[in-house]
Amino acid sequence: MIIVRLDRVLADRKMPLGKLADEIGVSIVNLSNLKTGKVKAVRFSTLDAICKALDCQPGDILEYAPDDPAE
Amino acid sequence: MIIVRLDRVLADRKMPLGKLADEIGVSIVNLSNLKTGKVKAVRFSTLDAICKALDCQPGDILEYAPDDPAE
DNA sequence: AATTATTTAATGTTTATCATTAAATAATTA
DNA sequence: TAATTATTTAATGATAAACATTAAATAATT
Repeated sequence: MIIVRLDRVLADRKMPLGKLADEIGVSIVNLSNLKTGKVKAVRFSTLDAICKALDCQPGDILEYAPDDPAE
Repeated sequence: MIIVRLDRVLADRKMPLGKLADEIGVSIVNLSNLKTGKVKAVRFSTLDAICKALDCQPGDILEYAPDDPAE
């Protein structure tokens, strides 16, 4: 399972989601969907813009978690 | 710019691309496109399958490189 | 209580993965 | 260097999903 950890980086930077949306030109609705795991893919253009704006790496935002065999 | 570093991880694991394709059920053509930077997005399902098969993290495969201001 | 921020929902457009087939290169091995 | 195997490139078409936008509902902050 791929987990999106945008919230962590935003919290670190103390940046509200709306500001990121303004800066990178992606609607806040879509960033919210990304942040809350409602999205099934990312465009590199979006990931790139986020990494640039937040000065971070894809690995700070995306995490792979092996699925629990109990599930 | 987002750089795909699949080749590195495959080399580490000594796994040919075709074998990864078989294991995760994504065509070798598409994996080749991903590996050689011809793709503009990834589905999390694909990234997930790759991470599982290669036992790695998204950050091992995706890298953000700030674009050279000279360009 | 009022304001600001975020999420959810719904709809429509556009972009791009992904499969498939086939041919062209590249790399490896005999 | 010939043969084999692996990878890349190209082209086409179907399907999936990002993304914008609007509006309403929550949630969080002041």
